[in-house]
Amino acid sequence: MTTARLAPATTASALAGRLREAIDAGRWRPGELLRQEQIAAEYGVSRIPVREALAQLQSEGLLEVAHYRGARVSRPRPEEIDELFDLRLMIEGDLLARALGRHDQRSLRELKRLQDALDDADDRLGWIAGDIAFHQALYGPAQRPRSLALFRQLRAPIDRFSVQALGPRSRKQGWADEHRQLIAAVAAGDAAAAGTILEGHLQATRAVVLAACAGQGES
Amino acid sequence: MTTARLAPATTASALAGRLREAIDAGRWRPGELLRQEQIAAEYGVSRIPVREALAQLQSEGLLEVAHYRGARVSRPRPEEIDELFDLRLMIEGDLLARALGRHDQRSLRELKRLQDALDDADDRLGWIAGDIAFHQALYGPAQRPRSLALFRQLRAPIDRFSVQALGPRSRKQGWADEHRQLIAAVAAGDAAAAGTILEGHLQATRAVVLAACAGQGES
DNA sequence: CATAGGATAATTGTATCCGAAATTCGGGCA
DNA sequence: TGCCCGAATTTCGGATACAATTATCCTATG
Repeated sequence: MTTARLAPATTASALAGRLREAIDAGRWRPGELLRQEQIAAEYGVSRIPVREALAQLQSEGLLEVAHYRGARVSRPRPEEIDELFDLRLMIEGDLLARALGRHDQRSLRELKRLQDALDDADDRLGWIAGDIAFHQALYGPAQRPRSLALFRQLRAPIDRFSVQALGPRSRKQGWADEHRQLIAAVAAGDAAAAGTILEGHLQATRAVVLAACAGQGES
Repeated sequence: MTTARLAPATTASALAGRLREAIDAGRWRPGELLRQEQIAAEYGVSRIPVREALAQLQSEGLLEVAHYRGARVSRPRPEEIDELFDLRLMIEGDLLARALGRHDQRSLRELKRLQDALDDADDRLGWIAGDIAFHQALYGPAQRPRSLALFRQLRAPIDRFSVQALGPRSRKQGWADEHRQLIAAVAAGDAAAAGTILEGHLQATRAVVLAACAGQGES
């Protein structure tokens, strides 16, 4: 029950989703140009929906588009990554605190179910999607639509690097442990513990992402 | 030195700016449909840039767009307005704190200049633009591009209501006083005072905007 | 008389085509 | 040999034309 695809989604929005996955998967290196014509041919559509999808991804911060000069995958500087995590700490901390008293048996079961699904996720992209779903369910009871949208927005430019951290010597288990600790703290209604765990969770992720970002090379 | 219009701006982005102003000015009532054809004719362009501008404004939260069903001015519920102000308090507070030690003679002079210009602003839209410029200059030294972008994004859905508060019995003077107090606190390097003044500034604005939003009527 | 059904009109989404800007490549010149 | 300048090519932004979807209104029927 992520976002119930009731609307069949227009070509442009569907394409935006496919492109987001492709970027997360490393289909284009940061700085590499995304040719409208090429994408249009690849997905069998015209350039119009391609342009709209690119504009969407630009507004999400995944692409940098220059006038008449094409779109390229953004290469966030480490300071920007740092800033994004600072913002996430603020906003997600607030969301978690507000959600805490509003969780019930049902929402807690849902959290456990999502985490179990996350353990079974085999491909990296599926894991990212599942992680987003988990955190959305965690923050959902706060009833803060704008903050939740911001949470998604702040993750978008980051997830591309998180994917790389899901390799062989994965942090997957560590993240899973922290998720379960979060569930326990929420179930116990322990705000302080939940906040501390979330902060540790995000700080650990920050380190991993910064490393992946730095290892990305220059050119 | 707001955002130096070096790029001549594409038709779509220029149109997005015009439409944003038009929405702030109340050209469309909340809930009212924005017809692509009509806008295209009105501004003498085709529907393509209109669509891109509408998508942009949607991503800014000013419009709600449904597939094949048109775009309409969003009518934020009071709880959402409240949420937006809570987020602004967090983010702008953080920005101000980080900017505090980095202001110098030049940036302070610039702030005074911007505030003087604000006093002379006669039309309401110009005042909003000037207020945004002032706060951008206030937060600029923090060197936090993402947070600054968020600041703009969080204001966008709100400013439409602030404009209404600039009427006859205006809060303009109160805002100007608070701005000058902010400058003084920043010049003195008094973080606590600056934070307090900013919070009061935003809380006062919140009350005004909530009133304007409520007075908007239902249908 | 109210309501369900369908034809028609209005509006959005997408494809194709054209002009504009930029990159690239080749030639002239110091 | 190296640099600068200009034309051809590539690619992008916008306009026009067509297809898909939704809204409206009229009619027929209970």
